[in-house]
Amino acid sequence: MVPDQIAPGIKTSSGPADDETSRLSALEAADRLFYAKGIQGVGMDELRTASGISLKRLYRLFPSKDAIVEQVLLARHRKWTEGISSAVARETQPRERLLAVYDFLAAWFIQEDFRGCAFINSFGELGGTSARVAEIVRSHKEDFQKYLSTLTAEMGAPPALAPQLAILAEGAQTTAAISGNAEPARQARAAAEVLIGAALVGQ
Amino acid sequence: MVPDQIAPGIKTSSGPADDETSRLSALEAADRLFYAKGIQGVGMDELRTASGISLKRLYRLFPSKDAIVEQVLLARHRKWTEGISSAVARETQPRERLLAVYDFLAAWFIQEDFRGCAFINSFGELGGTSARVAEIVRSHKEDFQKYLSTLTAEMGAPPALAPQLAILAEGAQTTAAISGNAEPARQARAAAEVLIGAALVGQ
DNA sequence: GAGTGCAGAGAACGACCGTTCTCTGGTGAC
DNA sequence: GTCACCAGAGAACGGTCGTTCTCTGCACTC
Repeated sequence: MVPDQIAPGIKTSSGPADDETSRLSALEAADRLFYAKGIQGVGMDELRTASGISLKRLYRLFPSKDAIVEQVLLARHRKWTEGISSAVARETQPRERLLAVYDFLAAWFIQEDFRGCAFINSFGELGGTSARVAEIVRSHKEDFQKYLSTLTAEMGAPPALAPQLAILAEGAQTTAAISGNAEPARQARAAAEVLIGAALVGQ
Repeated sequence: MVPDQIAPGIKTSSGPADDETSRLSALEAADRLFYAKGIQGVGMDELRTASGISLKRLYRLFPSKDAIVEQVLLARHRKWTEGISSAVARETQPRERLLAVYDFLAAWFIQEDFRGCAFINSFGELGGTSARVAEIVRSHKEDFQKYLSTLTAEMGAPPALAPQLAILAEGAQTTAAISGNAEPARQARAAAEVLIGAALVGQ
């Protein structure tokens, strides 16, 4: 428990938003705007209006727009990881746990604001000019590959299966985004079932 | 044969570059720069320097940067279509013709300047703000899906196979771009072989 | 109540964007 | 040679970007 006692000049929780709350509001608004319009398509002024946080405060909370971009991507990575893990955790059979990934995608694709994978989008926009963005995206995708590897290993499938399943997931995301259709999630799942079946033959 | 005769004021082919030549040079330079640095990452001034074509001339050849972007994407679409078709045409067996798509990807991925699919990248950058870009990208991907459908139909495979193979190709492109590794082409090909085999069972 | 400090609003700043305009130099016609 | 024209170079323009600064008003201290 954090004591309610405060030092002079420090706002209580009933006063104006504290820094942590503002940070989260700013990142949430930035994430929504960046995802919808691209990173370069959103100015700091628009972020100020959308978040209700003054420019002065934004620049006290973050040193630059680049830093906001970085934090938004890192937060998205955590959210993605949690979403996938909890969808997988609902299943007990190794095969069903793996397929839960595609059901998670299906649920995501039908959301109204779905516009593909934010990491792929950011890489397309800034991967060629921002080493930091490229690195975050690469690391995010590497993480996903490793996660799928643990899931395939649980099943006793050969290691070659995981990258194939990852490629299906990536392809489903871009195809669904561009076509505006959620069907690729089901198509990828059906393909994954075939690949899993083939990988487990003779076991 | 076009007669060598010229009207007054029209340059011969031995003089300064004619409009068609300049158009092609401009589009080539724009394509290279846009692909490497993103569309918004390249200014008209940089395009002028890279192409050696004055701003005045660029704006006589194209009404706006948006028009250049559009023409670059349409030219890339033609080049992609030709590249895929000619790779496929080198094979005679329906199955090999289909797999040639992934060999084409493999050859592309190892090129030094490879940075993923320009259409996926453009969609990530501008799909949310430019209806025209979104439409061109969607139409490009739709074309690819249809092409795969004709190839799977040649083989007598059920229609559900084509979207799965397309998803593999899309996933391979993004995965290879982000990881900086050409391996996804081979992984996608191996997965495609399994899916094709499964689709043809009992035929 | 007077003074102090800090927060927000938004103007200002330099840099760059896409686009247009001006200037200049060279080339062709006669 | 003289003149008209046109292309290129790059300055200029209005707008927007990320970032900083100024001003104002309020809340707190003593």
